[in-house]
Amino acid sequence: MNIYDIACLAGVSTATVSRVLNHSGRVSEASRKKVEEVIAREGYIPNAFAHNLNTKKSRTIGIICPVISDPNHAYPVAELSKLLRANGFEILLISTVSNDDSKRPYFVSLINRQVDAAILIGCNCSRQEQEDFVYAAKHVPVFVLNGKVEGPNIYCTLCDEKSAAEQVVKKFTEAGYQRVLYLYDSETYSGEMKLAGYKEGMRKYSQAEPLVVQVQDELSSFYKTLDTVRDMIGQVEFDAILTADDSLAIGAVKALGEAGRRDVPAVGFNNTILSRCATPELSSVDNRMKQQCALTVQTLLSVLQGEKAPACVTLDAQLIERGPLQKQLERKQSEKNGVL
Amino acid sequence: MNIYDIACLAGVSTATVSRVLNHSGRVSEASRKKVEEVIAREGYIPNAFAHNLNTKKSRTIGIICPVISDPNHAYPVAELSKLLRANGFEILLISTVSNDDSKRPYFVSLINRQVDAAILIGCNCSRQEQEDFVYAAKHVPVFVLNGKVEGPNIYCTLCDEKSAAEQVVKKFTEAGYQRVLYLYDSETYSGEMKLAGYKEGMRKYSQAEPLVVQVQDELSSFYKTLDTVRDMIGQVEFDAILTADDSLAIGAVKALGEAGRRDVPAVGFNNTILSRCATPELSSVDNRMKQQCALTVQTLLSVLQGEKAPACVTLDAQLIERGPLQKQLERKQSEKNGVL
DNA sequence: TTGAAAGCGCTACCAG
DNA sequence: CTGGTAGCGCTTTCAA
Repeated sequence: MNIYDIACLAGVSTATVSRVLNHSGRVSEASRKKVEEVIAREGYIPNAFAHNLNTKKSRTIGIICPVISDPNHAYPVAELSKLLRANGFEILLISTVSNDDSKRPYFVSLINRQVDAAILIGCNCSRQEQEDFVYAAKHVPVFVLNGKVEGPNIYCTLCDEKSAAEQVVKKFTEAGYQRVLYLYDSETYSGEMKLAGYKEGMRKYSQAEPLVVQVQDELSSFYKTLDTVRDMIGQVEFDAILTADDSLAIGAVKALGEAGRRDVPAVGFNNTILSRCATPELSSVDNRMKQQCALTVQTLLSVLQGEKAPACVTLDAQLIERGPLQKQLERKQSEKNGVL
Repeated sequence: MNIYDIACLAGVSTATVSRVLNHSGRVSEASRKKVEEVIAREGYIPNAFAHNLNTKKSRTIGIICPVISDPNHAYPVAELSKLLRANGFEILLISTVSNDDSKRPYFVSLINRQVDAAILIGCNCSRQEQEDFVYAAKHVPVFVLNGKVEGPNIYCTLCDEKSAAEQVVKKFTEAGYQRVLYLYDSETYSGEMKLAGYKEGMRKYSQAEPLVVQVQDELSSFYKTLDTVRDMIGQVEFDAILTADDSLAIGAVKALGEAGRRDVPAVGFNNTILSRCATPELSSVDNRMKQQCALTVQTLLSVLQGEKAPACVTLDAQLIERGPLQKQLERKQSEKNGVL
């Protein structure tokens, strides 16, 4: 069943059917009624390929997302999906296997499929990645969520996680915690920013040296962190913990709990559901993913309409305080004052 | 840059370029080399639409998934994505807003986009849904993951969650727990099976009446469960909990913990990362999603190759015991024996 | 082994 | 307001 059949059955030309289908051009009420009736009766569904081949638009957005089973990635995909679909776009999803395989073949797939734009959930900072983005941007506008890449036709939305990390360290040190341990897993742009913020914070506010440990696991860094922190307790001195992601913080808090070290405050990142599920609840830095998604889609729509758009927008992050954090800080504070 | 340009630059016809591109037909080594060189040099990427328009195949699979931000849904999407991509398929993802909106428009989108097959992550049991599936299956083979719908060109893979739920109830009652509370949120096929299994288990093994509460929340049922169970403690008598999903169980365990009711065992479903993150760790029924995905893809490949495939495959579920469950059961058991 | 040419289903321009 | 028709970029006969 194609447009010829419909035209035939409705007693009009394919041009008229096309006009009805696309609400383009003027069609008499009579013709429209007739055509619509035939379409409904026959259950005709037009072929998007043929349409796209003509219009050179696919109304499809490619999303490249590292391992979508990670809730940190699934959330923005859900959000983007909702927003894009509301604007008439479909989504071609590429869930990459790891965070650092070359993006080139993924971009090629998307270009081959004629997506109108590509959105990336995060990015790493490699030279290779940068090149791949620039390459892709020659074919199609590229939007980066929670990551930064510079180049023509590349647009970024991110969150000032660097300052946020720095502020958490400041908060810790002001209460009297000096040896803040930083745990992270993957080496994304966002990850680098947090790490930089942590280091900056330590440099500015702490008398101790930065103490950084990378925990990485095929499965989920949660397990690895649990083991790592278990091993560290008693071996390495630290009195507060900041992690690049909630799942790490939860592993750490679990290990601390086992060892009876409830005095050690921990702050995670991304404010995921995990931080609420944990016992005790976890404080976490919210990277405002929802707003990032909204901004990205807004920018995307502008760009597709040929309007100018800012190459980079940065939002503020926000520390969400939960569980024992406040009490821990107060206690430490009063200890410190008592000692003085 | 299209196939004509390449043909021109390589000094051959478009037919030859096409043959090289698709590794179809015989091409002389010389022509092939020449064409490949030009393609590489020019960075030519063929237009999939034009290709698909001819072949009537898109090598694209549509996945309809209720709210992909839910880790229970994101996981199979990640898994399917990996497997399908390895077989040369791209993924058109539709993340629906809720679990029970009509699938019809989503199917239409997919058919319009000419997907080679549609995969659904779960399904509900409504009459409407059934009809939508049958409708879609007239255009394209439909595969249901963790759900069951019958009809021509519809293939299901699922897990015997009903028996699993029944077995958990049996386990509880054998240890001496009679008043098993069942908590669930969404009304999916899978959900109905678990509920049926729970009821069957209560009927067979318990002297108490079934005690079922539905907790449903826009956001995450975790919060709602937390509140619900908080309210129930002291009001309603129950001595063990089974929930349709880990997140519910975690909410329940949290509420129990607050009330000092550490004697009440809880078992969740789906064996998600949440069950490990919880403190204490949670026992959970594994629905073997990974295997379900593998089976689905296998079936899909068979069907696309025109082979016969079973309309429904069912796997066994498996209870993963963690945390205090074993101890709780033993204690109860010995209490019971003591009383006798 | 190769190329000419007829489509695939739809759009959009142009003439009426 | 309508219809004829030339493409969109690629595949696939069919002859050479």
